[in-house]
Amino acid sequence: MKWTCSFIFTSRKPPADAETVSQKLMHQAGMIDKLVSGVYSYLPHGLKVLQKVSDIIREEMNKSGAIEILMPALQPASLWKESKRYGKMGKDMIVFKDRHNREMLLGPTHEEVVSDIVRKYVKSWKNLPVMLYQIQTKYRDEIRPRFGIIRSREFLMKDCYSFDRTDLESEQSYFKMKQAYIKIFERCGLAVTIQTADSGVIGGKFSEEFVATGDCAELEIGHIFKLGTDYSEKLHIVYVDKDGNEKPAVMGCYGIGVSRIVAAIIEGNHDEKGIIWPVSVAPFIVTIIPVNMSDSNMVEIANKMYDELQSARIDILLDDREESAGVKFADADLIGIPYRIILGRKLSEGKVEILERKTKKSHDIAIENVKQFLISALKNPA
RNA sequence: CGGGGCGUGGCUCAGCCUGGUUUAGAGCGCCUGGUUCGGGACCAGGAGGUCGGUGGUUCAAAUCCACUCGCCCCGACCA
Repeated sequence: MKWTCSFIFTSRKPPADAETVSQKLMHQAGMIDKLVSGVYSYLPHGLKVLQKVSDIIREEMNKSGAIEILMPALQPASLWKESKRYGKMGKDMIVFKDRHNREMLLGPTHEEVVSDIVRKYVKSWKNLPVMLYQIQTKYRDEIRPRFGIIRSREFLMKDCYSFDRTDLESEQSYFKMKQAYIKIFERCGLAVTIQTADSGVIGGKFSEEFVATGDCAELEIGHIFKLGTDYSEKLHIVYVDKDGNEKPAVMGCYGIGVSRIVAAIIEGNHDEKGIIWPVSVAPFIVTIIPVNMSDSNMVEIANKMYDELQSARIDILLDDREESAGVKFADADLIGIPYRIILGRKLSEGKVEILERKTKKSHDIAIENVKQFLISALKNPA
């Protein structure tokens, strides 16, 4: 991406109404835009981070045997009455009537819907176990949205549901998910602690939450539950076992706040200049900064290097704006791009400077070796 | 929902207490021209707000009063 063709707007100052680091930096870096309290748009490179996090989650979910589906945000209230959870969510649930005067709601979670799907199709012990997941937008009319994206009223969540035949099998599913979660957070560069938690409205027998260890007190970024047969009994999710008897499926559910992960990563990876993205989720891996856009030779080399790295599938941002070097450096720091290639004073010697955002280590590299340097650096990122 | 704070050009804010030289300011950003070109450059010129909204008090309201809308922070709840 070339900056002049992009839609990136940074600002020097954080918005006056932001308190939390991630909230300030996401605004300043131009990743998100607030529409109303607790509701945000993702701007291009904010979306890219969200997508990279989603991809990591998707990969690890698939590896653990979960199968991706996509369920609707719009749900009938009747299903929630059936599961006896209709009143439990209280005002967090956005309920309204459609034109036929039927009570509808915007899904704050999907146990009911996924259960409805499973009970329709799963009939035999041969169909189990199964784990279904989705990455989808949730709606919760939070009492108090806060900390920007960390607690919002509309947010992206990965939710997975396991259906097993026995408690032992369910334990195994739970364990698989727990391992997948550990892997996901590790790949996102997040340090987490796992603690047993109150199951709250979701209910069930046992739950553990994954809490990011950052500056911000919030997050909780993941929560896994052993649900037992509670939902199965209320919603009649049953299968016929080998012995010919109908039995309730044993359920588990596993959530990750995808948008919240993005904020948590920033909370744990930043300095006074801005965000320090781990390579795994950075909106761009490399930025090329020609310090003087009126130097046509420099611009030409920058463009060639951009093409070369682009074709090597390195996610790159060429800062081709007519701005001073200082502005470009400050923006690169703010946005948090892991590697910065500076075309400047050493260009006459055929060299460029490559600076690592995280370690602040600088390397003078011959132009022809840039691609190789980056490829090997990315294999083993700092 | 309870408690606290705040709404003035795109952004950050001053002015409000002690209404009237304010034709409403500053910095940043933006536009034009020029000079710069390795850490948010400089010079010159320019565009842009009726002060969240409504009602009231007054000869006079951004400034006082009432109501209202919105935003942020603390608390109870959640990924």
